Amino acid sequence: MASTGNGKSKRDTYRHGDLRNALIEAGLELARQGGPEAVVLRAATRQAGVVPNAAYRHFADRGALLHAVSQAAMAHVAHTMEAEQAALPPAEDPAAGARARFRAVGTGYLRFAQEEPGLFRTAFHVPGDMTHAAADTAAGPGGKTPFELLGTALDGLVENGLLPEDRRPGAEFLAWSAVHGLAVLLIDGPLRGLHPTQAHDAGQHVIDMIERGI
Amino acid sequence: MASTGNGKSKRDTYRHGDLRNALIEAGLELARQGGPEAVVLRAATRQAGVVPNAAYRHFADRGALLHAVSQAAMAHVAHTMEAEQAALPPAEDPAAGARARFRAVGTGYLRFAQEEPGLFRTAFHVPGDMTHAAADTAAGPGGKTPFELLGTALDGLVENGLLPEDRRPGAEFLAWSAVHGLAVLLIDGPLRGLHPTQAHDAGQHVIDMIERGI
DNA sequence: TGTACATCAGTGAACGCGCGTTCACTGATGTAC
DNA sequence: TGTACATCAGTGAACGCGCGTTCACTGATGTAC
Repeated sequence: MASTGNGKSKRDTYRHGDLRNALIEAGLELARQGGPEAVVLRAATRQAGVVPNAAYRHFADRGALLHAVSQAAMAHVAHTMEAEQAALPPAEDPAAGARARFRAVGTGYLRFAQEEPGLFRTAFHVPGDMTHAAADTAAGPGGKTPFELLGTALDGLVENGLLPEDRRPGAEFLAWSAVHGLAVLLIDGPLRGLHPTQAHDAGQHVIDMIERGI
Repeated sequence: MASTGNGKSKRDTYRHGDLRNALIEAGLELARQGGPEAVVLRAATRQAGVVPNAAYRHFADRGALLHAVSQAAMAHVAHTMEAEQAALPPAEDPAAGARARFRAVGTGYLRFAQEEPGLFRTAFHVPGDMTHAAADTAAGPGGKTPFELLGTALDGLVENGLLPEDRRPGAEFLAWSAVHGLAVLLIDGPLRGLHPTQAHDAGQHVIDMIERGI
C-alpha cells in the first residue's frame, strides 16, 4: 500500500477489488453526516479513492447508489433493533417476554434515530422501502427487516393474550406511526437536541401510549 | 400591463411594488410541487418576473427566503386545521364538542399532509419552527399555530373530564408523534398513494389509538 | 405648483462552484491453447 | 509451464448545467424647499 502523503492512500492494484461495497460504505459515511442529500456520487468516489465515473461500472446512476445506501442504512436499523432485543434480560414469563420484545422494537428504533439521524433519514428517504424492502439487503443479521421485526413482536403480543386478535390487523401502522413520528420530532422537530435521558423517557411514554391504545 | 408575448408578464412600473410577498408566494408554489429543496432562489425570482439578485433586497440569502416560505406553509397548516374545526356540526354537549375539536385537529393536520405534501414537508423542514414559531407568521387566520391549536384542544379535553389532569403534561408530544408519524408514512412512506378514503380511515384509527392511549 | 435631489428597488453582467454524466482510452486479470 | 488474447474495471479529460452570490449601475419614487 503506497501512500500519496496527503492522507489519501493509493491502491497497490490497478483494480480496486471491491469498489461496489466501498462506494456503499462511503455513501453510508456521507449519509451519516448529512443525510440522503449528502450522498453525492463524486464525493463517494473521492472517498473510495477512485475517479468519479468509475462508479458507473457498479451503479446505473446516482439514484442507484443512493438506493443501495438506503437499503444498507435500513439494515443498520434492523441490526440496532435486534441488538436491543438481544440485550433483554431473561423474561419472568412468556407474556412478559413478549411484551419486552415488543417494547424493544420501539426502543431500538428510537435509539437508532437518535444515534444516527443521518442514516435514519437516509433509510426512510427512498419511498416504500420499509415494508417491501428486499430482505437480503435491508435486513439485519437476523434476516428480518425492521417492519418484519415489528410484525413478529405484535404476533408475540397476540400469542400471549396481550393483544386481542381482532386488533392485530393494521396494528403495525398504529405502532409505527407513533414511534416514527417521535423519531422525526427528535431528529429535526422541536424535540431535537433533547437530552438522551429525556429522549428515552419520551420514547417510553410513546410506547406506553401505544400499548394502551393499540 | 404589457405582455412580452412569451407567457410572462412585465411590470408597468420599474419597481415591483410587493416583491417580498411575490417571492414568498412563488416559493410556496415551488414548495408545493417539490418540497423545500425546490425552493430555489433563482426559480422564485424567475416566477416573480424579476432578475435573480433582486431577491437580495428582501432576503439576506436563500436560507432566509426558505425560512419565510416555511413559516407561510406552517400558516397554511394552521388554516386547514382551523377550517376542519369550523366545519364541525354543532355539538350535542360540551364534552362531545371538545372531543370533536380535538379529533379535528388531527384530521385537519392529516388532510393537509395528503393534499399538500410539498407544503407539509416544507413547513416542517426548518427545525423547531412548530412550537416556537412566531405567531404572526406561522399562525392561521385564527391567530394560532398548529401546535397551539393542539394544546387548546387538549385543554378542552381536560376541562370536560375527558383527559385526567395528570395526563395533560406532555400530551402534545404523544398525540403529535402519532399523527405526524402517520402523515410521514402517508406522504413518502409505505402508505403513500393510499386512496384518500383509506387514508382517512387510517387517520381515524390513529386518532382512536391516541384517545385510548393518551 | 414646480424643481432639485436623495433614496433605494430592481437591472445587467459576471464569477466560481460542484454536480452528474459522456466519451474514448488503458492496462491488470484470468482463460484457452 | 509459457504465450496470445479477450474481458472489463478503472482512467483521463471534458461537457453543460443551474445554482447562489457579488458588483457597479440606473431610473422611478417621494420629499424638501
